[in-house]
Amino acid sequence: MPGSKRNQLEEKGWNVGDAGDFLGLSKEEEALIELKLALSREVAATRKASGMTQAEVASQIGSSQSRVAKMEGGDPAVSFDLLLKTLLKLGVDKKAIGKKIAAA
Amino acid sequence: MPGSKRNQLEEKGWNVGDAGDFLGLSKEEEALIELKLALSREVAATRKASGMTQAEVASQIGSSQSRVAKMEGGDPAVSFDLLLKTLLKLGVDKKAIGKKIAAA
DNA sequence: TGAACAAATGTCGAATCTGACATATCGTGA
DNA sequence: TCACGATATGTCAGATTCGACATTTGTTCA
Repeated sequence: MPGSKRNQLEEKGWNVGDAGDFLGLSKEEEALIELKLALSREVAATRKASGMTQAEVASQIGSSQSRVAKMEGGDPAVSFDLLLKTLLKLGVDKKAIGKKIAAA
Repeated sequence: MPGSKRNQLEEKGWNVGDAGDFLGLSKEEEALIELKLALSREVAATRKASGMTQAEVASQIGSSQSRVAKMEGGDPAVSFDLLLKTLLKLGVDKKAIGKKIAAA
């Protein structure tokens, strides 16, 4: 992983490996982050395609605008549970979610 | 959803809809549970295929035997985050996970 | 410019999930 | 039957994530 990408992730708050590990993420850590970011992008893309604001999505899923912003921004303190719950409520079906994950 | 299936889920601790909602889960609630159960089964299947015990898996992923049992048993108080982290550490790749989700 | 709306960021107490541990139950070979 | 290894269940304090709210940072348009 290039240092530039690493820095982008660390700036976002991702805990990239143990302290002192300057050589990169383990394969699984990297895959987990990629998966989460893929779902984040899917939330943003789905919302924009439907013409809704973050506040409207928040109301639809029973959450708040700030949390939707964190979801879309790839905040590490957002769970897969919340991302999946959100996508399903926005009408994205399991098949589409699975494809995104497989391709991430 | 047949009452028998509902009861099975409720016995496992799933909060199946609001109190007084006897007509079934919303599509999204149902999909979310199906997704989680699909990953639960995948953890169990992967472990068994590799011939490991739950305690060995627990040690490999930095958790405990009881939590692995809960994962495999489909305990609702197990997060997608933990299930996905576990599958990746067991060597299941994103593509395989995505396929399971798409087919769930 | 500056109002007005959308999105991003930071914080907080409450709710949820965690690993760990104790214990119970199951399966199976002696 | 009994012992023993594997799995299931229950509980708890600590960690993580939650929705909510306040505030800041764009962006657009009159």
